[in-house]
Amino acid sequence: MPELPEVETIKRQLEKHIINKAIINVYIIKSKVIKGISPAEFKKELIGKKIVKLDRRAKYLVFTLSSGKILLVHLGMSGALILGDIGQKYVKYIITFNDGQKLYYCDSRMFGKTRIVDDLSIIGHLGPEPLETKYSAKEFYQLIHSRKTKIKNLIMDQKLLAGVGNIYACEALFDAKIDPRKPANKISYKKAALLLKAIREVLIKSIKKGGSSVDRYVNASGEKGQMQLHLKVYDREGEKCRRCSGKVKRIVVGQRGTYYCPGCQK
DNA sequence: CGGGCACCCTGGTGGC
DNA sequence: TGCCACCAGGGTGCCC
Repeated sequence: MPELPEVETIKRQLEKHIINKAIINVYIIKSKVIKGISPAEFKKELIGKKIVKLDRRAKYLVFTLSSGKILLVHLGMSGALILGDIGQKYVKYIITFNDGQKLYYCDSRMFGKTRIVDDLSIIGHLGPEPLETKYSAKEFYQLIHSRKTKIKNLIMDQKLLAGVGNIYACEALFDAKIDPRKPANKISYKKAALLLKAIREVLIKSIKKGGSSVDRYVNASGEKGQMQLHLKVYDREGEKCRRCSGKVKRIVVGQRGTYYCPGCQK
């Protein structure tokens, strides 16, 4: 499931290949993934336009078009954007560029959403980017110290911190040795600073490894990431803790499968 | 504010 | 082997 590192990986790859290329065709197979606009309108907004800029905001891809409008894509849990025809399954729409490249949007579960928007107000509720260096431990502590909710729910709340999903929340909490169920207001400043550092480090490491392919995530070339090989708790139920002699346990926190080590996360 | 839950959706899986 | 109920899961919205 694409989280910040996976979306960042796709962004960096696409950026190299589609900037300033004109869109010459859009073929829609399943318009359900395109929200708030008819298939005909969607085509009209894209054909003849160039993608002048590509950004990532949280788990969103933000394609700025030469018209000034924005193609906004959220991959949901099974969405993929793949360049080139490599026999993809679950294709929902295809964008063709003037140099012959084709960009395939694939999504088996169709939780992803594609929109054309005038501005970013639709994602204006998102919290700060965890990798934004201006974002300080002090601000992070201020955010969490008065909240009673479980720390894992908090760091996955996109309104409070943008881009962290289930995998990296579990991993960062393991690295910071914090029980995912711990009430946020019971975490000291020191621990909070440690947690923010852990979040940043795990996100950066994952970007370096090209993201985690625990489900069926693939990058813009249709290839898997490598980060799943380095995960310490996620999807390792019953396996040995890589830090203590304990065993990784799976519990449910906030209706989400949560992996942690009871031996060393307190 | 916080917790719980339903919904969106479908491939994969576990149980019978 | 075959069928089917059920689950996963990011985001959003609603209710208490």
